Parts: sequence; C-alpha cells; structure tokens
Amino acid sequence: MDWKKTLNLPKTDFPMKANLVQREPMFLDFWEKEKIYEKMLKKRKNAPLYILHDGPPYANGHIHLGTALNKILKDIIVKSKSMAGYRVPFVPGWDCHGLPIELKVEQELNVKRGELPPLVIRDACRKYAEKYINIQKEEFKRLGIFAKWDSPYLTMNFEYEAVIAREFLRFLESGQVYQRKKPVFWCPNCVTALAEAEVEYENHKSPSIYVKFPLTEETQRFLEKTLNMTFPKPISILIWTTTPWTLPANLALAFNPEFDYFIIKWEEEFYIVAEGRISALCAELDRDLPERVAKISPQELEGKKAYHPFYERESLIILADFVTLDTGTGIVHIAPGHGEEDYLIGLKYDLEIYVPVDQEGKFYSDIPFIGGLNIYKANKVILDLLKEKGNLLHQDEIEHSYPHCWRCKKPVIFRAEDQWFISMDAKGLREKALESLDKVTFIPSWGKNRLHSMLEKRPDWCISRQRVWGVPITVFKCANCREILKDFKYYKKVINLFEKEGCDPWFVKSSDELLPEGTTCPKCGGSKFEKEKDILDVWFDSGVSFAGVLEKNPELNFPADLYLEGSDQHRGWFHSSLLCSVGTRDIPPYKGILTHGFVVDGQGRKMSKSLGNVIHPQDLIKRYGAEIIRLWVSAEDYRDDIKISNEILARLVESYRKIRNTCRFLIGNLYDFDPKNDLIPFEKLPEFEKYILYRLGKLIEKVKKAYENFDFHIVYHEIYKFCVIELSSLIIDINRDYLYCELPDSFKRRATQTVFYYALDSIVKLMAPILSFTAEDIWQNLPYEKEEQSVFLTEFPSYTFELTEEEVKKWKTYLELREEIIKALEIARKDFKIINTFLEAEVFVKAPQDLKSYLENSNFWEYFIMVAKFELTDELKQTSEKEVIYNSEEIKNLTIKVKPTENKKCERCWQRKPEVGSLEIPELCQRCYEVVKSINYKLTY
RNA sequence: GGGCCUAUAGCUCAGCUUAGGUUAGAGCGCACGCCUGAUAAGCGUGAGGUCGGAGGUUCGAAUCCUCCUAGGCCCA
Repeated sequence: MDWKKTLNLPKTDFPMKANLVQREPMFLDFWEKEKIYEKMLKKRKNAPLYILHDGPPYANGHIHLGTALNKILKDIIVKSKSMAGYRVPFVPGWDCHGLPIELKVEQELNVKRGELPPLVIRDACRKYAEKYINIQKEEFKRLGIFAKWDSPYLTMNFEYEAVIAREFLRFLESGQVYQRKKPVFWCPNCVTALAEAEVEYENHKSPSIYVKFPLTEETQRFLEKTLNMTFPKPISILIWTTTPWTLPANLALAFNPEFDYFIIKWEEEFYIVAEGRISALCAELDRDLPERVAKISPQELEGKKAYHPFYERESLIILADFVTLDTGTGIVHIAPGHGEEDYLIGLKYDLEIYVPVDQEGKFYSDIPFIGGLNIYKANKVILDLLKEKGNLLHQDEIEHSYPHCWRCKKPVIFRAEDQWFISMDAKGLREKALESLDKVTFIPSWGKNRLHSMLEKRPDWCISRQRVWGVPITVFKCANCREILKDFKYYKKVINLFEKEGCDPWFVKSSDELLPEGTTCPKCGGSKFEKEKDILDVWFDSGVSFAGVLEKNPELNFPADLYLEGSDQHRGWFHSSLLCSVGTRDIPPYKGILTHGFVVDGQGRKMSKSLGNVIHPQDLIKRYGAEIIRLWVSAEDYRDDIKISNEILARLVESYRKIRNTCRFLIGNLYDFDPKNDLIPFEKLPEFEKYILYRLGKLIEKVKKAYENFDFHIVYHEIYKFCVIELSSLIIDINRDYLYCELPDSFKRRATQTVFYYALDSIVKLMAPILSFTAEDIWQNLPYEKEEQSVFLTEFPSYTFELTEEEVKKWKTYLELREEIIKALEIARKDFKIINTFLEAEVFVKAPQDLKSYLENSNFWEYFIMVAKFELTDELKQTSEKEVIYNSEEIKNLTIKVKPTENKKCERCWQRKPEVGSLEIPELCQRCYEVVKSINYKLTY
C-alpha cells in the first residue's frame, strides 16, 4: 500500500523558482493594464492625503543605482503609506534645463556656444531631454515603481516654465533680487563667460613674481610702537603672484589669522612674511636665512594699510582662512574682481568688485600706464613698473595647471561681470529660512544641523547663467535711466505668453513686443527698455517645484509631507526649495526631510569607472530581476552609505528564496482551506498555534511601526526572521504531521491552516511595498477568494492576537527547554549515532523543581519536539550503551537522557508508536488507522 | 584644509542617544550531521567578534570624552 496517497500533501502551481527576470514584466503589465495605482488612489479618495514630492532627476543619461535606490525608497513609502490608509498621489518629475544638456547638444551638433540661434539650441535641448525622460521613465517603471507616469512634471513644460518666471518675479517684486559684479571664468578670446564644465585644465607658463607692498607710514608707526622698535627703512609686505596683470586690481592683502608672521631682514631691507614660509622662500629666492627681527600677530594688522606697489593708492590688510603655507609668502594679494576667494573675502570686507579689464581682456583706456593693453602685454609693463619702483623682489617663470577655454583652447581669466542675485538678507531670507527649520522633521536628525550650517554661511544666491537652455531672467531695464521694472504688472503679458508658448519668445521678441503697450519708465518716463539676457540657475527651476507642482495640481497639497533625496541635496534641492518657498511663502515646502547615503562598493568605496567597481541596475535586472534590487534597498540601512557587492547580492538572493519558499509552503497547504468556513477563532486554538499567532501579531506591530518610522531594513529583517523561525523552523516543521496525516477537515489541521492563513495574509501585505512583484505573485496565487484584485488595494493587517504575560513567559520557557532537549538529541544523533531522526528517540528529562510543571505533559512534548516518547522523571541512569545522558549547560540541573525507541514505525506518518503492528492494519498507528478508515468510509459512500 | 556622517562576527543588521554593569546578540553564509511526503527544498548542531585604533573619565565602556585611521557627502 502506498500510504502517501492518503496524505494531504501540499498542492500548488506557485513555482518555487521565481524566474523574476522573465516574470516581472508580466506583473508590470498587470499593474498597468488594470490601472492598479489609479485604483489605489480612487479607493482612498476620502482618505487623508500624504504628499511625497519627487525631487526631479536630471533628464540626462540612464538611471544608475543611486537613482534606482532613491525611487525605490520613494516607492516603498508610496505603497506603505497607501496600505496604511493614506491617499498618496505621487507625481514623478524631471529636471530638464541646464548646462549639461546644452553642452551635450552642442557636442552632438558639433557647434560651440553662440554659433546657432538660441531657439535652435533650445529646440534640440528639449528633444534631448524628452528622449532621456522617456528612457528613464521606462527604467523606473521596470523597477516596479508606482507613480503617475502619464502626467509627470517637467521643468520644461510651458506651464512650469511660466511658474519659474512667475516665482522669480515674486522675488524681484519683493526687493530680494539685485544685480552685482561677480567673478566668473571668462574667455577673452571668445568674449564670453564660461561655466566650470567648459573649462579644461592644461599646463601653462606664467611669470612667478615676488612683490613688495610697503607699509603706509601710519602702519609702520603703529608697528614700531607696538613692538617698541624703530626701523631705518620702510617695511614691506611680501606677496607672490603668477598673474601680474591682476595687480592693478589689487585692493587688499590677506593674512591667515592662525599663522605667525615675522618681520625679517634681508640685505638691509625689511619684509613681512609668514614664519612657516621663511625657509622655503630662502630656497626659492636663493638667499641666506634672514634675521628674524620681530614677530607680529596678523590680528593687530587687520584694517591697517600698505601702499600699492605702483599706483598711488592703498591696499587693505585683511584676514582670511584660505591663505595657506603651501606656496608664496603666507600673504595673498587680493583682487576681488578677479578671483572667487578674493571676491568672497572682498564682500566680507566691503571691498569694491573692481575690474579694470574689459571683455576682450584689455585694460580700460583710463587705467594708468597700461590702458588699452591686453593683459599679457600689460604683464611686461607691470614688471617694468615694479622694477622701477623697486618693488619687485624676485622674478621667475613657473609651469602649472591653468584653466583653458574648451572652445578656443586659450587660457581663460577670472573676471567679474554683472550677475543677478537673490539676497539672503535684504528681506531676512536667511533668518526666516533658519527659523523655519524648527518646523521640519529631519530623518536622520543631523540633517537639520547640516542644512542650518549651510544656510548660515552661504553667500547671496547667484542666479544668473550666461546660457540659453533655461528660463530667462525676466527683467526689463529702462534704457535711459537703468531703472529696473519690478512691478508684476509689467510682466503679466510675458507670463501669459510663457504659459502658452514656453519661454522661447523671450529670446526672439523685442522688449516692445513683450511689454504691455505704452509702458513707460516709472522713474524717468522713458519708453525704451532692455531685456535681460541671462537665464536662471537650474536650481531655481527645481527649487520652485512646490509652486509648479504641489500648488498647481488640485490633487496635491502644499507643503509636502516629505522630500526624500540623497544627502548631497542638503546643498541642492532641499536648500534651493527652502529658499524659494520661504522667500515667497514664508514657510518651508516640506514638513519632513528624509536623506539617504550614497551607493558604495563592498569595501565602502564610491563607485567610479576608474576603480572599475560600478554596478548598473540594468545588469542586476537582467541577472536577478528588479525584485532583488528592491530587496537590497530595503535590507540596507540607507542612513549610512549603502553597500553593494556580489556577496551581498548572493545573500539577498538566498533570503529571497527563503521568503518565497516559505510562502509557497503556506499556499500549498491552504489548497482546501476556505477562510469563510474553516477559520477557527483564536480563543479556540491550541496553545502552540495561539503562540505563533501571538508572534505574528508582534510582527505586524513591529513592521507597521518600522514603516511608519521609515526603518525599512527592520521590515526586511523582521519578516525574514519570522519566516525562518516562527514559520519554517517551528510551526511548519512541527505541525507538518497534522497537515499531512490528519483528516482534511480535522480540528488539528484546520487550526494549523488557520495560522497559515493569517500568516500568509499578513506577510503578503506587509512585504508588498518592498517585494512588490512577489507579493503580487503570491496574491494572484492565493488558493482562496481574494478580498481585492491586487494586493496593493488592501491595507496592512490589523490583527491582534494577545496572550497573557504568564502565557508569554511559559512559551519562552518552552522554547528554551526545547532548545536544550534538541541539543541532547543532536548529540545522540551526531556524536553517538544511536538515532538518525528525532522521531526514533525516546527522551527522559530530569528537571529542577521550578521547571517541572512545564514538562509534565508528555503528549505535548512528544509532539513539540517530535519524538517517540517523552517522560519527566526524577531518576536518570544510563542502563545501556545505546543511551546518551546530557547535562544542560544553559539550564542548571536539567538532565536529558536519549535512547532509541523500540516502537515500530508507522508507514503512513513515520512516527514510532507502541501500537504499530498490533492493529487491524499492522503498518499503521492508531491515529493513521482511524484516518484511513474514515477516508475509506467516505470513499465507500 | 573645513563642516556633517559612518565604522559591532565572512555578509546584512540589533545593542550605543532616553539612565555605562554578569560569558556582546540575531538571521544568513560556512563546517558537520539528519531527512528525502516544501526536494535545484527542509531540519538540527557547531565554529566565528581584543565592538576601526590609541588614550582618558569610571569600581566598571561597544555604550561617555579626546585624538588618530579608513571611508562617504558637501564645501574650499
């Protein structure tokens, strides 16, 4: 007789092997065709809103693991918030304007800046962005991301472009925008500003000179007084420079407040230099060590003055942290119009942003000695002047890395040009922004500190870009009196036009056409106006997304509940969005900020082509499926850097299989279970089943809380552990006998199935935000009637299965005892080889008084550890070689004896029972005999 | 060079801030064994850590303080 046929073995079509790579697209189709995300929203149309606002990725190139990670985290939030009962409309976005695309397009068209009319470039840029938006959209969808893919927001949409301009005008109107010179890379040959990306570093020969700035008489007297010394000659501050032509623009000399400075004496001349540079200077100038005449502190010199080396004016002594001891003299010549650091420190000391050099690199004609000369010719004249004045200490040449124009390959210069700024302080923007941070929840909490310190220190926001692929800075200036038109009434026409046609017209129409008819200057009455040529920084584009998306879309809401981006966005989008919102609305655009780290390799190093450690999501999808990427995202703690390696992936694949297989077992054993009829109420369940459900209740609680706190790695770990311990190793292993051998409709089997039902129902829902494909796969394979068409239309389980405190404690003890007994069994099996399976063993336990009550129920323990016989006894003696006695190490005075049973094996259930051999069917035990008879009975009638 | 962050078994994470206290936990992987009625599955046992390093505070520190090292993000 083949007793196997009489068993209730699992039945399911749910495959063990997921075949994710092939099958994932099936679920994507299902979600799309059945409009599952739309149904999710519709179903919760009266639910509270939860707004996760998408930070727009740049519409350039394919997605990488970082962007995948970001969108998957967002997706987990969209799905988990939704399943927690919120309405979560998620509108994805793309950042479309900006230099990288414009450069790429110029490259593709093989043209340089300005060679084609703006509209031609803009049109090509728009097409380029469109192309990558479509590519990225498909790549995001492939990851199983739910979003309103058919109505994303694009910063190049006409309406959005109008919003950008409108928001800029709010700043302009409220007096927070101004124009000022600021140094930018400038190519005198191409007569244009360059962005950093347009600059190439090449070796270049420059003069290397040491220049004397004699102290003013007043400063010298001051020093003599403080030092209580007199000097026979003027003392000079010594500086080093490789750009003599910037000396005419010199306005200051910067000391580092941390360094020590000395007056030194060389050949009867006195110089001030940093102590840390003295020996290096000697080597470089080929001089003997000087006499150190006196030590001076830079703080005392701050605000004092020296004479310009060849002009009749003074240069201010200031302090700056950026002065180093790497090169030079420890004192830096400052020309605020010709250097970034010079400019910033110049602002601090209120120096003029002085630029004596014109757009073609020539000194303006009114500059003494060198007017009209280009800077390189001027270099020579300046050297002569310095020599003539006796202020050139040393002259040499140096070859160093120097920025060159990518277009003409000639050296570029730093030169201040008029730029537009948003003022941090004119209307208290900085102050308001800082204060508003208190209203924002930061995850992790240090994000607040980080944003705070950035806002505190940042200079005014330079929003000008000298480019065409972007939204113009919509400003009209009176051609007569230079007055800027600030009132919005002058721009209404422009905004209306932008809404209909985008901002192309700005580049081709005249100001007459763009302004309302008959506009006159409110100051001088003039009627001619100039329009601004610069475009806006793209950070402004995305920074106003709250206005372009949250406020415009009636389905959404301002402010958002959450912005979620990488930690680099503290300086990026979090920052610009805050300024844009606080500057115009007085409140932050978000209630919460969540940041994640960066994807790094197994050793924690960043991914780079040169290290050869780059992993592409596309490859992972081909190899493992998107599901494994999703699992990876959830398993790692994103607050830190997120590591990925082959080993990590291998572990994930294994744990994926474990989760999948556990669910498969549950499905397979519920094939004849109808929750409507067969479910047994919690109170009526046997205590073990109750205990597992109690643990399930705890799991549900923990997982829901973890989702709420955005602790997704806890979700993963908890679900996984539950599958491994409570399910696979406990109830599945222990109750398998009930499932297979008892009558299909028996209480014991239904009780087990009840636990399985609750477990499966809960796990499939709890895992859905992360393992979306698999959850849907399981959902579609549920052997009983589904409550919804898709798992995503359900809510998280809210079962509570309570045990009393004593019961919980009892189960803790049971499990500890079980572990000890199993240890003894393992020794009997592995070391003494007296048994092969625990079913063959008889167990005798001697226990300390306080544990006895837990061990009295022999039937329970025979079942719970699956042995042939269990007995609690006061006397344990070894009576044969085939017995093993084990003294527990963990539990004092617990002794366990294991010996092989002499009972025969029931051929149906494989248990060793004393009655086997003595019944009507000698191969069976009592239980199986009855079951088989009962089945026969049913078969007969 | 500056700001912020991270560092616990081969891997992923607990524990650390919200009171510093017995032999630092989990799961996986690995090794060994069992099963063959979840089978390209399942079960059991075991070996793995000077808690990045060095100081300090304390009777006592993975946990508090300082410095250093490595790595990450953002600046310069």
